[in-house]
Amino acid sequence: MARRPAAGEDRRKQILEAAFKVFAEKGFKGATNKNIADEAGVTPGLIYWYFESKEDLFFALMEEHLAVGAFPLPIEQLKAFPPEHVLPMIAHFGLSRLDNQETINLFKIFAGEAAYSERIRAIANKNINRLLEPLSEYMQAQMDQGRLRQEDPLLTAQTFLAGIFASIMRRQFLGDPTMLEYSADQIVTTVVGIFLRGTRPD
Amino acid sequence: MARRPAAGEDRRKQILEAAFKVFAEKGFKGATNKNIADEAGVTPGLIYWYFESKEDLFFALMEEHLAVGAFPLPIEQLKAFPPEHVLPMIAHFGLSRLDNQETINLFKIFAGEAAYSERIRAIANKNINRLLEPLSEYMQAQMDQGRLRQEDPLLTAQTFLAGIFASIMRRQFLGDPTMLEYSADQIVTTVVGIFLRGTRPD
Amino acid sequence: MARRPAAGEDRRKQILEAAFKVFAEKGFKGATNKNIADEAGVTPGLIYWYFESKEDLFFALMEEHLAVGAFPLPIEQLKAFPPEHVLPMIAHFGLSRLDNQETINLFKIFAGEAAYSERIRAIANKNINRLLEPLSEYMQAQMDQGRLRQEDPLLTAQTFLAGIFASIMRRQFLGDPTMLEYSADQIVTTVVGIFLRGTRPD
Amino acid sequence: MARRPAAGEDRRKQILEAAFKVFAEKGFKGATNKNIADEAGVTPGLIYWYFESKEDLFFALMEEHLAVGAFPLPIEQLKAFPPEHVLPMIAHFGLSRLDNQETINLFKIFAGEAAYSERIRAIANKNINRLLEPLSEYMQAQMDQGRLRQEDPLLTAQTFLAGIFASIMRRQFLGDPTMLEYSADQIVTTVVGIFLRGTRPD
DNA sequence: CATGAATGAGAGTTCATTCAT
DNA sequence: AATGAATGAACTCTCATTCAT
Repeated sequence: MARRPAAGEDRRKQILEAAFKVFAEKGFKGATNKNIADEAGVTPGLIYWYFESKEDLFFALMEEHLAVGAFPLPIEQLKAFPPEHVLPMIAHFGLSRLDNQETINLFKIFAGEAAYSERIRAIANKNINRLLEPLSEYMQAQMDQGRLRQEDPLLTAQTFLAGIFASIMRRQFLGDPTMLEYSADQIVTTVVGIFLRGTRPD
Repeated sequence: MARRPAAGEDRRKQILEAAFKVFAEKGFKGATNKNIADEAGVTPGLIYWYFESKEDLFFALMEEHLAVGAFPLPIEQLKAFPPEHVLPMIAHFGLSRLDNQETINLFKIFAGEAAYSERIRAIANKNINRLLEPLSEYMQAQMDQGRLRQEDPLLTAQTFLAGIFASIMRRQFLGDPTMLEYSADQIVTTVVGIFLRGTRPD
Repeated sequence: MARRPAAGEDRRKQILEAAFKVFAEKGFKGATNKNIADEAGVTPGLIYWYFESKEDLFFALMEEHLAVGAFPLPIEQLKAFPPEHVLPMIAHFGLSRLDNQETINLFKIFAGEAAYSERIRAIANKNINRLLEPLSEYMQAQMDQGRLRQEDPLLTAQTFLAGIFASIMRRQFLGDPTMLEYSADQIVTTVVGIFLRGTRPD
Repeated sequence: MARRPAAGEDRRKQILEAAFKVFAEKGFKGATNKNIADEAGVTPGLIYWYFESKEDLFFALMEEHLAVGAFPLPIEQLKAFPPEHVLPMIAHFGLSRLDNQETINLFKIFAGEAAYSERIRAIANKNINRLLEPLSEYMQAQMDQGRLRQEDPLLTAQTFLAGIFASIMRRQFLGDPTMLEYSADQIVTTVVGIFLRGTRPD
């Protein structure tokens, strides 16, 4: 903290990173500009050179971090492969991807603010749909090819993700000790197993 | 302003109810004692007649509301009935029970504070387990009777609840419009259907 | 605390006594009506049945306690006796009289409020003079009889009392440990000794 | 209101001075941050830029003022001179030194808080001893040289100071009008006279 | 760019006082 | 007489924000 920055360092980025950390720890209201400034090694006043307000900083943060959050799986190409191969992969990918501090922090911030901010909810929904829609499209394609039962593809996709997501949430966000006893493999095997059998065509 | 209350008015309850509403709307930090007092039709000072502090009020609230939240299904008696009958019932029951403002508010408060308060997380985990454990017990019993595949019963129960819960959350908490297009019946049919087929013994 | 009083108990007195104790411990500002009420075993509201305000209670207290504080020595009769007999007696009397909790409490209250209240200062001065004037009169009489040097009798009396009083103050009010090592006898002997020799006629 | 300060204005000192004045007038509890801020010409919030709390400000004040209060007489060198010369000097010095507003204010603050604060009493005792100990040492030296009667030197020193101090207190702190009729010279002459004769070796 | 100092609005809390019962 | 409940004013303290330097 309070270190002198090397010349040319990007203060804006420094502040954003500090804010990210502090918001995740204390929430928007719980974090003070001083907390953030201390973490960034600058003074609170400087925040106002780069951002209009605390709120502005907060949403700048959201945009930064969510720009990266686009669904990274090439769904179009995956359509050729059967759910038995694709879904475990996605599950593992999700489980490992969400297992890092940055994502947890992002999720914490969302959870903390979504309840009170329409704007945050809108961003959350947009991002959930960025995940659900391609997956739903994949499900649809599999149904069309007779590899999955005919069901509502969106509900199907959501059911799949919910099973994975619930485990992550209880492990990472709620820190429930009983959930930490399971290995990622065990979770994926069970959850994906139920899903695959449950959506197998008759 | 300075009205004297009619006899029999339970101010403590009034304050608790007002606090519940305001905390759900704005979160613990976002809610001010004045907000709560205004909502309750009293003065902020009166809060301190009934509660030691804002925090005390908050946790008194939690206790009040969670005392009621015990799992209401007579699991022991349900063990005799097969999953095909029991699980849709539980799903419907859960869906209808959680589809009211009170529960949503409670959830909002939890979501808003869990990220920053170990104490809230502990309460949340305890309550989740109050739901999961009996259900897990039911699953175990069904597995023993050969009505369900042998799987980890806790993960199985969690997977079931996650499917239902995800829908509720997206409808009620995130207010996603696409999720509101589905009827409760449709959600239950799809989610429970996948689960039942997915856990049927070979 | 909070005990039920026997019927006929004098609540007013109860409150006054409680207030005396609490004011001495915490000062006028530091004491709350609730503190006093608790100590008296009544509710704060009742104070207003017997007193107009906290301030009124405070001054009622002062009057009660100071009414008793009149100089108790029959100066007129003492005039016949020489300082060598009278002054040690007065010193011992003062030292022992001021060595009880009530007097200490009274002094604490005075010290605490005199700085900020003209009214308290006036009471204090009146009481000091109730002590000094008869003593001064005695000194004058002794000077007239040639038993003491001719000096200003008031300054003489004050000098005498100051020596005694300083010891008491440091022991009882300031609680200085070095002062507690001396016995009352030692203090009286030394202080009165100096005074007597110092005021002996040539 | 919102004036920006001219460069070089030392706000911390301004606040300390204002606090000194206000605390002396109203006591610690009686003084509000607003009182102090108004007196200093700043806003109450600024106090917290320079001090951690009202209490912190109070004790910072004490330290500031007491640092200066060290006994200023070169006792070692005075030992060569007889009490007849030294004591009147000390008395005059004390009388004039304590006869200013700053010292009176300091004394008021002490008197007002000592009754209720162990910490203040400790400071008070330390400062009294800073005065008494060197004087006691001087007395001892004089007794050793046969210039004063053999008595307990600390009690002797205290008796001397008490005579002077009582006058000051009644004049400055209690504002007793009868005491204001005496000149400083008259007081010194009488009190020191009694003391010197009273401690003269036989 | 960056800071330290300053503001002002408002937060949680306390408490003397009031008053219906 | 006595209480419990209620008020409202004031208090200490925090903090987003501003701005001269």
